Amino acid sequence: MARAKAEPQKAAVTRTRSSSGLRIEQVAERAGVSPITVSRVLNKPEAVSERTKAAVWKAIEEIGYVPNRLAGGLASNTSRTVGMVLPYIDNVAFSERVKGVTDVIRAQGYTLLLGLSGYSPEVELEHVVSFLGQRAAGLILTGTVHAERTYSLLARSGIPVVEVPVISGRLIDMAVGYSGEDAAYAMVQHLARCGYRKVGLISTPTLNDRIVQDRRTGYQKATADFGLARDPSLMVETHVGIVSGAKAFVELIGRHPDLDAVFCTSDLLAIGCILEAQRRGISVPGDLGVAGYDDIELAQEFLPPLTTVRLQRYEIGTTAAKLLVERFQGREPAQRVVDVGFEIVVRGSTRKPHG
Amino acid sequence: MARAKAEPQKAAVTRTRSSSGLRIEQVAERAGVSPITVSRVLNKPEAVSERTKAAVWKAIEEIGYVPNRLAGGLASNTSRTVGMVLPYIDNVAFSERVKGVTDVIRAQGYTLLLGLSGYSPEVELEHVVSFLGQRAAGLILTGTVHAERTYSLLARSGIPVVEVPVISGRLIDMAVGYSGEDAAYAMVQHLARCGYRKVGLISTPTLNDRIVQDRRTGYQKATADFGLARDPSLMVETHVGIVSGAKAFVELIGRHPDLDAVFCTSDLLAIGCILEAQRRGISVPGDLGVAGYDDIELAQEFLPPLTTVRLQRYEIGTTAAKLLVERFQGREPAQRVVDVGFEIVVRGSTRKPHG
DNA sequence: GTGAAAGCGCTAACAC
DNA sequence: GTGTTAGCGCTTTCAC
Repeated sequence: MARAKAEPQKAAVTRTRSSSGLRIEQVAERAGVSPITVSRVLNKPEAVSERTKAAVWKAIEEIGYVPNRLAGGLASNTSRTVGMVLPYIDNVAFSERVKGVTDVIRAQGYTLLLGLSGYSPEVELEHVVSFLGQRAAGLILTGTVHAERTYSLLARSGIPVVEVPVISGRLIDMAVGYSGEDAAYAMVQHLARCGYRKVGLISTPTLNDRIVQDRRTGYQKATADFGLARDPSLMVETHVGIVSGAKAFVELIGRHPDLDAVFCTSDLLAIGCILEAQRRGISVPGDLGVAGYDDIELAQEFLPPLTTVRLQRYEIGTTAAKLLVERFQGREPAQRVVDVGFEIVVRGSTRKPHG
Repeated sequence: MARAKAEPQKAAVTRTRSSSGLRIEQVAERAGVSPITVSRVLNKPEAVSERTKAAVWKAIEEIGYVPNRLAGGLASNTSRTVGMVLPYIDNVAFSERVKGVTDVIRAQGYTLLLGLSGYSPEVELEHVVSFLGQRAAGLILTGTVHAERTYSLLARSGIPVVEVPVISGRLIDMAVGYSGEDAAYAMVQHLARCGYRKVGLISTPTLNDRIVQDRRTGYQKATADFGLARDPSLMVETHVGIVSGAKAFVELIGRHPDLDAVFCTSDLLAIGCILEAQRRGISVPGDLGVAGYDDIELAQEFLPPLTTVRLQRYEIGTTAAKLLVERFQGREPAQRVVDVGFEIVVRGSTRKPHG
């Protein structure tokens, strides 16, 4: 033979390392196309003809191909995941937010990486490092209290970040929520209108929880503006829960026997107060007005039904996720800070307002 | 020059593609070691000398290196993630399980991939495919109702899987939980001992929820064994919630005016029943016994306090995660199926048992 | 205890 | 609309 063409050495591509599945190459072979075409069918279907797409999908299903997202992510330097850090999860405010986020991102083919921080900025940072290492496409963080390194890392990475539900303070990138200060202010204003003069505040711990700090600020401003009693000992911090609420109420009423209303930054705390008041023969709302926060289902069913602050729990999640998705698609959202508002829900645990 | 050594072409390793960070190579250079040594410091620290380890850590911190988990995962064909599918999240049984899982896996450097299925085996399958594509190191699934392809995919992949909280039926690999049948049986037995003869069952939907199906079976067996009224119309299905519980009770008492007890497969349903009974002037536990399931915090604080089934919600999560971790470390757990049990908690919503 | 070479399976970039 | 080439950044394997 005169012309021995130097064939590129396609030699022995023996798979020496363990692999756990089919590769895009097998699909390509079966469909009679190149690997990149299979990749396009999976990631940019609009760039492929209908005929080819059909053939590739047929091959995918026949051999049961599952794409290796790690390889794809390495090549493209991003992954179809969204990282979310929550302080806790055992609370409807958080769990409905998760539901909102997953509902939106799942529809776009993204999955959720979830980390719990217990309000520790250091633990949050660990999760952020882990999410960045996994090349999450976007992040949803809680509150606006973060470690300095969290700020620098996120600034350097350039990935979209949404903070919830606080929309004030030093924001990283985008935010969805409402003003905790305005909400608390509005509720205390309502209590003032009902004629209550000495209003206690039972809140969850303010450490590293900006939204609760804001509520406290709103409470303080309102007590000043409406001429209510002002005294640091009217404010108590405790962990969330019915029993904690009852205990905090005992403490408060011990310190201030003439207390005539309590504003709690959680419905469960408020229900604890009411139960304790009832045990002591204090009538609600006559002798004592009680207001909660969250509007959980029990609030409306409880006797007396609870006056409370209603939040857009689910919408905070969906809106945050939608902001991220817009960025993933290369669009700039209409607004980087979305205020979903709140609502004062007046029920039977507070007296009728004057006039 | 006589001997021109052919130097390996270390030529122009220009980085043409966008990369978002520092690579292991930079750390290696700075620490004066090879990249593989840095990798060992991160993944097998026991195989590296203290001196080298210290130098490498110093370099890592100085330049702020964040490992690319996608690259590591591709090379090793696994990732430090655990995938978990839950039907819902707005429920303490689920949220405390999540807490248990994350507490254990975070300590081992793993992060959680979370998917919600709404009890749809098809949606669960989508999450499983996604988790496998991301080379999750292990999976935690809810219930034992899965799509056929879920079984085949998991069998092929060979990754450790834990099912919770059902420990009966066709198990994939490992399981942690308790017998829903025994729990329901025990509670109905208690109601029988209290002298109730016509016990209704209000449960959440049984479709694709094996644990609720088991509770129903336990109820049916117990009504038979203890000579209680047996009638399919004594069983009602509804979604979880206080309002749903009240509505279901209205339906039940309409059909059976002589009903003298209700067993609800959720405390919130039970509280809805009691509230509705109170509105109708039916005394609990005198005229009507009510039993719940879950032992949420409200159960003990409610008036009357609720007789209920206490579960190991948090422990189910930690135990499942521990089983996975053992497998990750190449060990075989002492038992593949762990029964964490349950407890009947007798309180004031049921009469005193005879004798 | 440490290093060199060779991929893991996919997609960006560019060509046609 | 489709294909070719060259990596993405790490870890495996094997050598010393």
